[in-house]
Amino acid sequence: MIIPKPRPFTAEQHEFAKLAKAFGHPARIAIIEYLIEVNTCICGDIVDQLPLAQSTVSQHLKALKEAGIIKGNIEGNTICYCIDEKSLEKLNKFMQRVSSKTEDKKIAVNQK
Amino acid sequence: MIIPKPRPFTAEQHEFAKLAKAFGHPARIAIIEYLIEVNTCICGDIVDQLPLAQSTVSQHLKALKEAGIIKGNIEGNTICYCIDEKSLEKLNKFMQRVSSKTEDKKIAVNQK
DNA sequence: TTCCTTTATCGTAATATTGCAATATAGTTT
DNA sequence: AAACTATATTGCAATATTACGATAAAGGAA
Repeated sequence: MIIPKPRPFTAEQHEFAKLAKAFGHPARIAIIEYLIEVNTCICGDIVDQLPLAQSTVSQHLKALKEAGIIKGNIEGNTICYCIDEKSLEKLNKFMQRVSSKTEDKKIAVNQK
Repeated sequence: MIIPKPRPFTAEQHEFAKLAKAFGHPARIAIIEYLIEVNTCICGDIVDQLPLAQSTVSQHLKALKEAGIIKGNIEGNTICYCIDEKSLEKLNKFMQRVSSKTEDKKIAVNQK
């Protein structure tokens, strides 16, 4: 009897892993929180906010941009960063789905 | 004029980074989704579900356990894993807060 | 006891991440 | 043009992650 090989991970699993991974560092959480607070700001402001070198901050910004969590608009000399709401929405919905399902189970168990 | 050194990251930022990081790999997303689906299961079931070696799955389970996302109960020979709802709840609330704040901003901008 | 099953851990290799200083790039100002 | 500002990239070291096979540990079955 042949046991079917399990499928590799789904595109969805990869997608949410990528989004979550971008949140997986305190510096990037701090950047996201700051951007939410100020709505929009230039890169230099973020560098001033964090206890990290400019090059390191730039790397974290790149990671967030590649995950689709932030967007950067070039404005002359500077770059104006802001949150990409769509990705946050997506991750939020995923977390909600996951969290609500465990809630359902908990209720079901209690009603037994 | 002395510019104050920015504070290191907050405990909250570390906490959510740790939780998010645990979600930051498709295998771990798959494990979480499977555990939600079946509610509870022994470790071997998870190994069968994933295209990964037993030792690798064990590592991922350890990571999830250390992040507080799953719990493992020893039952004789086997270990019964399940989701720790509290941590999911926490991460969900965080994402909701973050996501709703960008929503607010969007509305505020539109009303200008 | 001996064998089997289940899970964790160890050792190791490959790769990725994090952080920084130094440098490059590109726009701005003078 | 030269000097300055803002950001990205490069090079590099330290560390972490991912994956696997081999092995250990601990319980159950024969």
